[in-house]
Amino acid sequence: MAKIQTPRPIRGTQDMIGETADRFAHVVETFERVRKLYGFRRIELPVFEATAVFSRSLGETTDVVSKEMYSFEDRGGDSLTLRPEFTAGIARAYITEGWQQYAPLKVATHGPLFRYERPQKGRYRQFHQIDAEIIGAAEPLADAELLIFADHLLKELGISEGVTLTLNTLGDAASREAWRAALVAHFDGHRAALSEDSLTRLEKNPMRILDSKDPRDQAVVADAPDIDACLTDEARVFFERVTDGLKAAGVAWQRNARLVRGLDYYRHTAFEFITDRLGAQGTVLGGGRYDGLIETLGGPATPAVGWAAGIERLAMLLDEAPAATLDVVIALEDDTMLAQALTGLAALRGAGLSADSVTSGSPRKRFDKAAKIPARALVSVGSRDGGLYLNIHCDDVALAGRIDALMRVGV
RNA sequence: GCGAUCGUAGCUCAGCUGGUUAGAGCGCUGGUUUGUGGUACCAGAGGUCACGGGUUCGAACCCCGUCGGUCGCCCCA
Repeated sequence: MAKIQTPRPIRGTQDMIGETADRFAHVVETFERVRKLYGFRRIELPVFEATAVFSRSLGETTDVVSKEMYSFEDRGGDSLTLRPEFTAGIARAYITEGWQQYAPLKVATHGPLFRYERPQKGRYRQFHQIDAEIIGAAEPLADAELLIFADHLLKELGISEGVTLTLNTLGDAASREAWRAALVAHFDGHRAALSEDSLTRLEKNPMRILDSKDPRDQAVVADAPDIDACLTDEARVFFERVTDGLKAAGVAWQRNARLVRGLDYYRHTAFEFITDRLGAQGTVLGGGRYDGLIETLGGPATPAVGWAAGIERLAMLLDEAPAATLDVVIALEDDTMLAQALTGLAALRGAGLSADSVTSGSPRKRFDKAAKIPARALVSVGSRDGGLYLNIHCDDVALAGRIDALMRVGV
């Protein structure tokens, strides 16, 4: 048979094993645990949707829709898209599945997302996020609770050191429009000082100039108007309520008056937990209030707020890999005792002890091989005078006794 | 789409200003101690030096191109 060339993995996808996979699983497990503490219900969603779900919600940012999404036609000629984010799909489900009946609805999910981008540190084409949303709650307490949840999660993961919550308000629709107009006027008056990239941003997405990395833009950005002057009284009060909630819960934060969202449906609270430990990808967890989104998708006007965080990025920030230590590892040193070893293995696992065995290769080498597998106890199974002979190496005397009893079941 | 950088056993890497049959550790396979042993000792298998051209008496090493990885720019829902 002709040897074929093994297909390569797709650019930007990952195959995880060992420490990388353990870190990933630890993030997901911690998220699942903490999310229950806050009463967020687990939801499951399709990985692909009608392209309109995303193109409609993303709207004006044509680059994102046309160049960054994995879209394709299915056999029926419908345009489908691999989800590039969770929020639009959740909003669609909220409308089409009648989830209004549960409002206000606190939901959480996690899974793969897809964006057609050039991979770099902490950025992949198939990547994974955890996600939490509160839909149908207009009050600032919802924003605060989501932030308290996020802060708690980062602390549980042990990565809150070196990660700071940066917070801003985009105000209500009126405040946002006023600020946008003030920014355009400011930047338009300083065209000569701006970089080429920012000149095109001025046409397409002027608020983005605020987070330009080009040093030429820094001076112009520095004395750009803050939103504070543009805020309506209602918007100002809303933001105060959010920060009051954070204060009461003991969550530290920093104001970043330059933090923006490109999409029109964002209102009020916008936030990012950022770090300088991930190179150019500084955002660990981000979100905000998107009161306009569900209406954009043809649903009733519905207030909503949420956040998402990259699992890979969180996993990279974990100080040490979660231990993958077994309770017991067995070295079968005499093949005539195979059946007894298997019986013992089943008894150990039935009693809730994690266990694995080394039963292949040269019998005399199995002990050394087993000794290299991290475990609390190392058990060699051999024979003496035709009968079972056990040798248990374990610092924990009580555990050793338990293992000895379980390994002799049925003898 | 653009830029920088890298590509040598399954893995992590050596390999001098270009000079014989390309090296180590780990892993894998086999053997040794007639042993209750904590990662031992010996041996073996495993390499189109990413791929394709070029320069040269001679290229893993120099030049060009292609592909791939990494990091950054753009973008960031």
